[in-house]
Amino acid sequence: MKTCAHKHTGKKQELASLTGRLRRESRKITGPRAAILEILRHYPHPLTNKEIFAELPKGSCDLVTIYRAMQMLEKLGMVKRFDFGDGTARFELVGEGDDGHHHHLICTRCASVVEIEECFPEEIERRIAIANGFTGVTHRLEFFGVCPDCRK
Amino acid sequence: MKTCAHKHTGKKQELASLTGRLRRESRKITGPRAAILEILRHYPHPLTNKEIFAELPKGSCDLVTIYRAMQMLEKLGMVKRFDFGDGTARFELVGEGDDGHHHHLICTRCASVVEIEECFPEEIERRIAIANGFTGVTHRLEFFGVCPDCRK
DNA sequence: ATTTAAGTTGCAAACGATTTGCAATTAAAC
DNA sequence: GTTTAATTGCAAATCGTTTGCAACTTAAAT
Ligand SMILES: [Mn+2]
Ligand SMILES: [Mn+2]
Ligand SMILES: [Zn+2]
Ligand SMILES: [Zn+2]
Repeated sequence: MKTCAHKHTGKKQELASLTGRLRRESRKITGPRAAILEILRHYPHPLTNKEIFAELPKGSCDLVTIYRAMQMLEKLGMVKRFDFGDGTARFELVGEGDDGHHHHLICTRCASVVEIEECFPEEIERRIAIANGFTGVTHRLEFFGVCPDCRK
Repeated sequence: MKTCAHKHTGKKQELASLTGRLRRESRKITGPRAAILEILRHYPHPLTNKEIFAELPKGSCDLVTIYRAMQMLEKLGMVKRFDFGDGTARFELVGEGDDGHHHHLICTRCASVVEIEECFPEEIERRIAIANGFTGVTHRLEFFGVCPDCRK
């Protein structure tokens, strides 16, 4: 039933492996970038740019630099962008070779996030693609509900 | 396999039925509102506020009025808001009694939209909810791919 | 038909997230 | 150390959306 190849049980990526990926793309390892990667490495859930900014030692880098870093990391496939529908992008580090495709369950009261292993069933997606003549079909999917804590 | 109660085969709603719903909520039937509903009534797909604005006889109503109208219609459950991940809200008229829950297949090249009958399987969603102690779980789901026309 | 009170509108301004221009700075290669 | 391309910070611009407010309607009450 698990159709996502994504593993949430994987260990944190080494910082060296991350900087290596950058170097290979002739991107510079700067203070701000190392700091950003360090934050992402330690968080299991998608973070907004503002959240990353808040975690960073204050004054260590501008918010705009984070926006630019995330754009670049996304283009290199090192982070995956998620959209929880609140108008703010969230980013999660992606392992080498992984495309990062997976989903979340979000509490509509406290915004807590649970990583979900399940994915939309492949056969159904395939059927939808064929029925409409579409190719390269994928999906964006997030779950919403009330978490145990908020269910007072 | 169809778990969505939503029917895309339903006929257009009568304008009278729509204005009736407004009246019941002590909302006024104004020129701009009638015009907006008239547009929505004739479109089978989600429309952005700007698209509605463009369809409207120019000068007949301000863009802000459309924003306010959609907020109000959403609150009354008369339209459903959709998010295609491009940072712009889209709205679709919802039938009486229907909650409007359904999904779309969107072409990433030309942005054409196909209404989808399939929904995320209930048993799996139920399992996700239970496994994490969440209640009232629902989902947001959209499909993306390349349509037949764009597959040059 | 006139009055009235609540609901609505347009316009300008405010917003929040994200992007862009540009000159000053810096990492990495020579 | 010099050179060069990449990066940064800061200010300003964009874009979708919301808000304040005074003028204006709709629909109900006289
Ligand atoms: Mn995740
Ligand atoms: Mn639809
Ligand atoms: Zn999936
Ligand atoms: Zn569904």
